[in-house]
Amino acid sequence: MSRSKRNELLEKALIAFNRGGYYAVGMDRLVKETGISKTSMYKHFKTKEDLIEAVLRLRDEKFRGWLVGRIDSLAQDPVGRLLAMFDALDEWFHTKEFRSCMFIRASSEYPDSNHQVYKVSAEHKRLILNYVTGLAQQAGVEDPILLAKQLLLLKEGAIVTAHMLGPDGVQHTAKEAAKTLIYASLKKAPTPLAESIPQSAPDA
Amino acid sequence: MSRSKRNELLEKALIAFNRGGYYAVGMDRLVKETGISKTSMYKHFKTKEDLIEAVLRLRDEKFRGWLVGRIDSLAQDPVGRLLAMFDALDEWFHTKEFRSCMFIRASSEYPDSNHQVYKVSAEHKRLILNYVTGLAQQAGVEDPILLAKQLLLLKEGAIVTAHMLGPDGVQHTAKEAAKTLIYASLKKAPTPLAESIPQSAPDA
DNA sequence: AAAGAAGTTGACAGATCGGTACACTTTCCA
DNA sequence: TGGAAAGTGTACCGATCTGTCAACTTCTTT
Repeated sequence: MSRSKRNELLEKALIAFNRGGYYAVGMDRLVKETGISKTSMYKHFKTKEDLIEAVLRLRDEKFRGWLVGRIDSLAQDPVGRLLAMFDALDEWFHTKEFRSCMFIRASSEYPDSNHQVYKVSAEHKRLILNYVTGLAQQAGVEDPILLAKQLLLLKEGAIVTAHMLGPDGVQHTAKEAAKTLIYASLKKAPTPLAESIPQSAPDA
Repeated sequence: MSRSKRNELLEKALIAFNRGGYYAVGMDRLVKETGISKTSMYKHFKTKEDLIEAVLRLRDEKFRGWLVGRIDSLAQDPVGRLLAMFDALDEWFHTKEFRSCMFIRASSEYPDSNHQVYKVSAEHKRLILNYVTGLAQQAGVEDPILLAKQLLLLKEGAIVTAHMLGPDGVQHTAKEAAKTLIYASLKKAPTPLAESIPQSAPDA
């Protein structure tokens, strides 16, 4: 399969799986929605689950690329970037394609921790945590590892809540919480960076 | 179907769906794992999805009953109860049956918001939010609705993270964040209840 | 232009899917 | 005790599932 054909398959399969779910969308439906023959698919992917794994890897690459780039363009300082993550997420929540996180869903449909689909999903989350930990370290907070994990909880909670209860207000709720946590962690931080933070509460 | 037989079916179906997923576990597998004939199942549930809905309703009842009861036994004051929610969740995270939340998974496998399975899942989350809002109101925080939503984000994030990255440490991360949020909200609260909080930071 | 690579089409295999039907067995109750 | 209710077991239906195959078409490269 040419690289462009393979990429086209993965892009279109990603859309189909996001819309309908991994189990619910079968190979015949994929043929219809991608316009690529089943024989071609099986030339490049040994099984349907191999295809799903490749789709998740593509999604990981695209999502993390988008998230980091979007955050970088929304804010320039580390603290600003930690908060900007929730602004970026909010943009995603309000797209019409938004249906929770493909990795949360993959680990839901494939809950067995020995399964490759689950492992790829878990790896995605670890990579995001690493990135946020880096921002937290740059921000000079007292416990960047703890803060990063907490912000990740807010992020995952925001995703699930936006999908199950609707996206409106989720960004505000999460961002206010993030501010409080970051502020609290900065107040205790021993580094000079913290001195740039006003001694008042976070903005209302 | 007698009430006891129906309940037995729902209990065993709940276990099967939790372990393997709603789509992945078919009716023939359910027959094997519940010991109840397919004819009996279809006497009481028009479709497989009706059965799934009933399973989710049972799970909602059991889980919320357990959560409220567990929280009540872990703490007596509203602030303590808000924090105790994360201790209760941690117990659940470390059970061998834990595989994320059945409602998160249901809304993942049935992402269409018009679908009944999705609706039952969303309703479950609203009921939990209502309960936590009640605790936050009793706690006398400045903005109980916002705090409750934030604690819900932490709760949902904790569930997803415990499933995808393992349960260890999640309770601590979430509870510390909850303490910070509650403390910050109490410091601003105009009610006399807040005066019982020491003017120092939350416990380390 | 020709050969090889890549892809398509349609049929197929074997399995599984949700759901139904029917003959039978077991349980319950008057 | 007997009839009704409830449940079981098995076969079956039509549809769909993943995956394979063969004959063919299209594209690419030499």
